[in-house]
Amino acid sequence: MQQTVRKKPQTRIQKQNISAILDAALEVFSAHGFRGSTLDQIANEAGLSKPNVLYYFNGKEAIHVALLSDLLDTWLDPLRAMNPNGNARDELLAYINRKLELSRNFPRESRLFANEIVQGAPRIEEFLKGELRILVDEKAAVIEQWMDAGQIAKLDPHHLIFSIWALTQHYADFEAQIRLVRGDKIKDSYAGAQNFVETIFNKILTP
Amino acid sequence: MQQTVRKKPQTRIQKQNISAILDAALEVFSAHGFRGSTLDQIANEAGLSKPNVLYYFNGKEAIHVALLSDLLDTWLDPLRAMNPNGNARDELLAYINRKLELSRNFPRESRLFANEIVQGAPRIEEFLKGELRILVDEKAAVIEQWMDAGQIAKLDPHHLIFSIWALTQHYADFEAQIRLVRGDKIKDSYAGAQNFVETIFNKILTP
DNA sequence: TAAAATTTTGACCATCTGGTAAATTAGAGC
DNA sequence: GCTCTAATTTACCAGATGGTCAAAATTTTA
Repeated sequence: MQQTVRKKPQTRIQKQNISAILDAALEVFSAHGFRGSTLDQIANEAGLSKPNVLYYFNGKEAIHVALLSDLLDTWLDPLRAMNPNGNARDELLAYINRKLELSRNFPRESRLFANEIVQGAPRIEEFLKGELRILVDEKAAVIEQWMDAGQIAKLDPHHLIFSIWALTQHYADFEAQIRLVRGDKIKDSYAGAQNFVETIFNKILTP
Repeated sequence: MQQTVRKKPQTRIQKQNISAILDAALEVFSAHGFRGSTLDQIANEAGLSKPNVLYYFNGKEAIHVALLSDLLDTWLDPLRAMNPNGNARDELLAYINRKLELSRNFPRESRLFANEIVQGAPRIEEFLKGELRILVDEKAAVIEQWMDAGQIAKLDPHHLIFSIWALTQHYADFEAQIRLVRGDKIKDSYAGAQNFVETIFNKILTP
């Protein structure tokens, strides 16, 4: 037996193929959702045959799980990195920039996540109401302290976090809409985005 | 022949079944996306047999198209209703509130739309780069005039519109995330939303 | 280089799914 | 009630899709 959960990612050929499969799966799943994707598409994109793909993963679901696990692990990092002892405005703006960078550099991962959530988050429910919730509550408390200390404007800290998610992820998740509405008038969706987002959050946070 | 495009939505039983099918399809498509939904699910939800559903619509695609057509038609209304001759801040805040109401009252429609766009908007490309784009450009010009007249802060008008979409739709499209992260601590996702969104846009628009 | 282990393939399945056709039943108008 | 149309069901089908298995090919190891 091989598959998914292995102690050591042994051979060079295994490492290479598993990574090819995961990359292909990310491409396909993020563009069509779980049910909209087929093993044939993934195999094709990875340059392997379907049975060969199934030699490395126990099934379609297993590939999806592997992808999400990898993703969720790093998805919390930007928020986690917010330092309670730092300056409120600096920390929040730095967090916003990290999130925006994530959207810019990993739009497929963002859309994979978005697909899951729009469809009710059936496969990541535990993550959302577990790890994420704990972290969010913790950081919301920090933000609230900053507000109480008068460092930034008083707002609902949870809604503030949600608004950061909404605005930063929008550029990755709804990229198709932005691209089509803006047409050729824009080269890079993120061109004005950083400047805009930073500007408005500066205003929002000012007491 | 019957089907989709008919002059008169004739009989009482037709009206009733077509509307039942569309409602069922909205429920199913918005929760699983186009490819993730099956005719059996829709038929079941509508309380009809699959062949019976196909008696009223030419196919799965036709149901989806009918649903989107209905939706797109009304989706522009809130933006269209923005009056160029009105007061800038009042008009924008009213628009924001209309969008938020739409998310609150028609979350399934919002998610149907979101599903489409996250997956690259293959079926509504023409709408996005046609009607929507024209309207957006027109309203962006209006907003720019308001800015030039000093009524509101100077910002990129297109990004401002995108930010309104992002924030208002977030509450419908990512409802699962908000619900799970907030847990039982919140009854209604929209409870604090309106207040929060109105507050921050007031700040954003202040010169 | 020969044996052992790993990787890949080709040929298949079973199931699901969108869709069809003919026969049956229910309704409306007279 | 009778006739004509509308609505519904039953029994299918063809293709797609996730997955299996044993044999063949390739790589690694001794």
